[in-house]
Order: sequence, then structure tokens, then C-alpha cells
Amino acid sequence: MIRILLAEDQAMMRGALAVLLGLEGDIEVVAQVGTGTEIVPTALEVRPDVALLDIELPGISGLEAARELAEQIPECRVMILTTFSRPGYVREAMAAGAVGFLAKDGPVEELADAIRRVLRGETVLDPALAAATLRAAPNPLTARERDVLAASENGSSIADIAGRLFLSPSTVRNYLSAAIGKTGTRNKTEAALTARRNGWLA
Amino acid sequence: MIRILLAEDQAMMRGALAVLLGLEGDIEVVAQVGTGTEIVPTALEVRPDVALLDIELPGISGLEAARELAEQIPECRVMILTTFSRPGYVREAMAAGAVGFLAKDGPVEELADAIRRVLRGETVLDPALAAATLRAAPNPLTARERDVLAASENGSSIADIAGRLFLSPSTVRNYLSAAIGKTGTRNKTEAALTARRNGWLA
DNA sequence: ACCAGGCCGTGACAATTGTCAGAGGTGCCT
DNA sequence: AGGCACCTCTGACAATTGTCACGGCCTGGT
Repeated sequence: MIRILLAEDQAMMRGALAVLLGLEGDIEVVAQVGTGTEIVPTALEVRPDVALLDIELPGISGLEAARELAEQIPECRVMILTTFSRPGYVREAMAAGAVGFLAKDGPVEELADAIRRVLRGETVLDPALAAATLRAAPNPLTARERDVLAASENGSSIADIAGRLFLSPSTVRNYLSAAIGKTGTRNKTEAALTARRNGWLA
Repeated sequence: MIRILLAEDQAMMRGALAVLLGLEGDIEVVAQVGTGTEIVPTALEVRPDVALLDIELPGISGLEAARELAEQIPECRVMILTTFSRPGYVREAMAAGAVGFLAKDGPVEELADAIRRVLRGETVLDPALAAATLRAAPNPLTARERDVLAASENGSSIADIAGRLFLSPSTVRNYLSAAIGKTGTRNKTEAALTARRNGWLA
């Protein structure tokens, strides 16, 4: 029996996947969590063979959890299951030690088979997605630029961001200006959107 | 047998729900679509008892499709299944003639039962959500303000929006200013975000 | 020890954005 | 006919944002 830990924030999706995987004769969902924070503690307890992680979760992200799992439970294979096939996500997932990357816009039928394949030691990654990721520019933003962009995502003013990050408004404006240049956009809102779309934030 | 039409853009979610509902002895998923545009034509063809519609779909939205279904196939019950329990969505769904509103963050187990209940003529709507919707202010934005806000969601400049909507920049600025006032925000980005969050757009 | 690159800041300037006070026009309701 | 709500536009002004050029402070690599 393949023991699975399933991390997904949308309860209905989580439940549906759990039932579906449970129908496979050789797969057993031994734990389900709805937040990123629960992933590592739960995994330490149940010792799953495969962790199936969404990226965008409350608490820590699935990518961060993947890094921690790789460190603390190296024998547990990590597979990322996400809504967005963003180049930055694929890159980060692989860097975090994931051995599988599946998009939620693919057919469900692939899921169980993908799990079996990663357990056999194979890497599951759509070749077209891999190529697109390699073709796409890697994250050009510095850590500080990422911070500032992330802080601007809710439409905050520069003064707000400066206050929140304990920086001077001028500095924030400089970082934003740099980010606008690097993203090839025209203002901070566009910059934040494209950075997010490319998976360059969080 | 209860005949279901399932509209949901995320293939994995759609497939999982279809399998799950198929496991129920009295339910049969007779059609699955991934875009809003396909809903009405498909429904006209297969004549489902219940249409289970996501709101945010490519093409037309589930809410628009619900309105059309109510007109063209009044005997087909419409149930909305959505990620976001936005007050504006609930309000619009009910106004569009939907008899059920389910959030994807609820348990899957409720789904089949909810379908049976709407078919018996009951209305399925979480009482707490209904109360929150009634408590929340109804959409205060005029049609034009909505247009302008929606056009500003991607971070476009006022000049861009004006060009796209064939309005003068001054007019766009006025609408945005009005929207900022009505949403109680400080700039167009915040205004667009809160309007979207409340389900006041599209 | 030196340099490159990142971090933090300043000041000045131009462009964009947000506010306010107008002034018409339409269509709907009473 | 009049009132009302909405649409469209203008011009002026203040505030915010974006750009540029600059200087200083660390840190890691050579």
C-alpha cells in the first residue's frame, strides 16, 4: 500500500481527491491537511511514502514545506499539485527537492499513476512545462525587491509599504522602480502582477 | 436517476467531482463542460435535472449562464458551486434564479445530498452565508464604475483604460474617484481589489 | 586589500493619479 | 413638467508615484 499525505486548502477538492485515491487498490490516504503549517508535523507522525502538496496554502507554502520535508524525512517523495503552472513554481519545486509537478488542469486519471511513478523513482513533469520553464527567464528580483512587491500587492501606497517594512519611502520607491524595470512593466501594480504570475513572489 | 450537468474549469476538480457523483447510486453526470460558453447549448441537448455551475469560468460566467438557463430551461435547477463565498455572488446567484449555493471549502459529503435537496424543491444555502449576504451592503457601484474598475484590475494606467473604453481620461478618473469613495479605499488598485472581493465586478 | 553587488538612504524632477467644482446630455418615474 | 440618477466631459489643483543621479554601508569572493 502506498501511503499518501494530502495537503490542499480547498476542502471539497481535498475530500474528492482523497476519496478518488482511496478507490485505487494500492493507495491509501493516511493523512489530510488543509494548511501548510500542519504538513511537516503530520508527516513526521504518519511517515507517508508520498506527500502531495498544493503550493498556495494558509501558513507556510507547499514549497517551503517541501524543503523541510526533504531535510527531515528524505525518504518521503514530494509531489507538487498546483493550480498554476508558473515557471517560477516549477523551478522552485525542483530546487526544493520535489520529484513530481502536476497541474490541476490536467485529467484526474493521471494522478494515481503519477504517484506510482514517483514511487518507482521516476520524475513526473510535463515535458512542455519543463521546456517552458527553462525557456523563461529565472527570477531576476532581489530579495528586497520581492518583499516590496509582495507588500504592494494589496494596493498599498508607498508610504504604507515603507512603514510596514521599516524602510524609508524613498528606498521603497527605488526598489519598486527597479522591479518595474526588471519586469518590463509601467507601474508597481503591473510589476506585482507579473512577478506573481511568473512565480517570483513568496 | 438524477441527471447532472457539471461546469467547472479546473479539469482535475471537474473529473474528481464527476467520479464522486457517479459513485452515488441515484446520480448520473450526463455532461461535463469546462467553459461558460458551452453550458447552455449542452444543457439544451442533454436536458439535465440539475446544473452544477462554477462562477468563474472562461467565456461567460456561471451567473450569466444561470440567467440564461432559467429562461430557456426553467425546469432545470441551477446550483452554484464556487471557491468564493462573496456576498455579491450569493446575491447575484439568487437573483439569477439559482436554488442552491455551495462553497468549495465545504465537505464533499454535502454535495450529493445538496443535489437531492434542490431536486426535492428545497433551497440549499448556508444560513450563516445568507445572513452575511443580507448584512453586507449591496453593490453600490454603477455599471460604468464597474466597467472602469474591471479595466483597471490588471494595473493599467488611466490613459490605457480610457483608450480601451473609448472614454476621456478625465471621465475615467472621475469614475475611479467615485469608486474609491464608495469602496472606502485610497486608490484605484485597492478599489478594484475590494470590489472584486465583494463580488461587485463581472 | 580590493571590488562587485546588494542594501539603505537623499534630493530633485516629471508624470500620473486623485479630488473637486463645475456643465451638459439622456432616460425613467411621478 | 419636473426631479432624479446616471453618463460624459472639462479644467484646476494637490498628492502620489516613477525616474535619475548620487553617496554611504556591509558582505562575500578573488
